[in-house]
Amino acid sequence: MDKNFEKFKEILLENNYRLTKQREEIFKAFQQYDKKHFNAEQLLDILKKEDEDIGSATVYRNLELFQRLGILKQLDFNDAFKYYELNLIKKHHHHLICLNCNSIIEFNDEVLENFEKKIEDEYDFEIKDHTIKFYGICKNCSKEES
Amino acid sequence: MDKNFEKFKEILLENNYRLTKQREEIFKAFQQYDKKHFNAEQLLDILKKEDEDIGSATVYRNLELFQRLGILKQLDFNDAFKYYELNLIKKHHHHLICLNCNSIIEFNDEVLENFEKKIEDEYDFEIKDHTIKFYGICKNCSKEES
DNA sequence: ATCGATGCAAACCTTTTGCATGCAG
DNA sequence: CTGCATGCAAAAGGTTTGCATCGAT
Repeated sequence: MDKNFEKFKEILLENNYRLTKQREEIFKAFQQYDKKHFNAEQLLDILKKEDEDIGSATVYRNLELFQRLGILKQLDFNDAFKYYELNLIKKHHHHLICLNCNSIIEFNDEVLENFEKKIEDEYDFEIKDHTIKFYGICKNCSKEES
Repeated sequence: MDKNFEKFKEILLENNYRLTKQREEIFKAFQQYDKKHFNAEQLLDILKKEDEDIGSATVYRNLELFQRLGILKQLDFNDAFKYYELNLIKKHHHHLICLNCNSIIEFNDEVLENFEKKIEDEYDFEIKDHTIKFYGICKNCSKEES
């Protein structure tokens, strides 16, 4: 039924990592919440609220592990924290970050993929990944300001 | 003669900040070196080598200030450090980051600027700035690997 | 002479690590 | 049972801050 979870389990076991209660809970937290990106602190809060009080060292260690295994993707929003989002099924996407309310809107676009090829040829640089962020003022905030 | 420096001085004074020896030295370090981005530690090293031994608190405080005043631009390359580059004259540009040797190649392209307009319309989001990074393998590293 | 800027050291804050204990396979 | 995973507390590591002193205006 839950394909993501099956995939998660599979990746762990294939790489000889154990499926522990803590790893399960961390993964489920990413699946359950609307909010798409968490840092370690936010994740610890969520887990605590669900009476899954997991040590912070465990959370940090597993966020790092999950990222290495491709289960999570690490994001960076220019603050002090490392953020992570689920990476199992999501389409490649990017972020619009509101400078006023800090909300984050996801978008994706194919034009960019073509652009990538151009860069590869021009600079003889083999692109493996990219990060694209637009900073600005979102719809809601521009209404409030006016 | 030195338009950048004049501009720098102007910005400080306009905003009622004092032109100190330390601020001058920090600014000059950004102007003098080929390497385009520094973090605080690298900057402190450079200053020390030039017998301009400035306290690290001063460097951190001024990097932050210069960024607020638009003299520097803060960059983020997904490591523990904050990087800064001069922002007074440079054309808008982006970065190719080699995953192997960590070298950073700058590029700029106009296609992207058009793409931006499309995003603005589609998402009703007023773009103020953007950050675009491509991660991959640079020319030199792909030679060595083969 | 005044008040912002500096330098030192201590504090901060997120993340990492060492080590004894626990538990998945 | 074995050895990887966890949890605690301590350490690390970059950055920030308090406070006395310095120096730009």
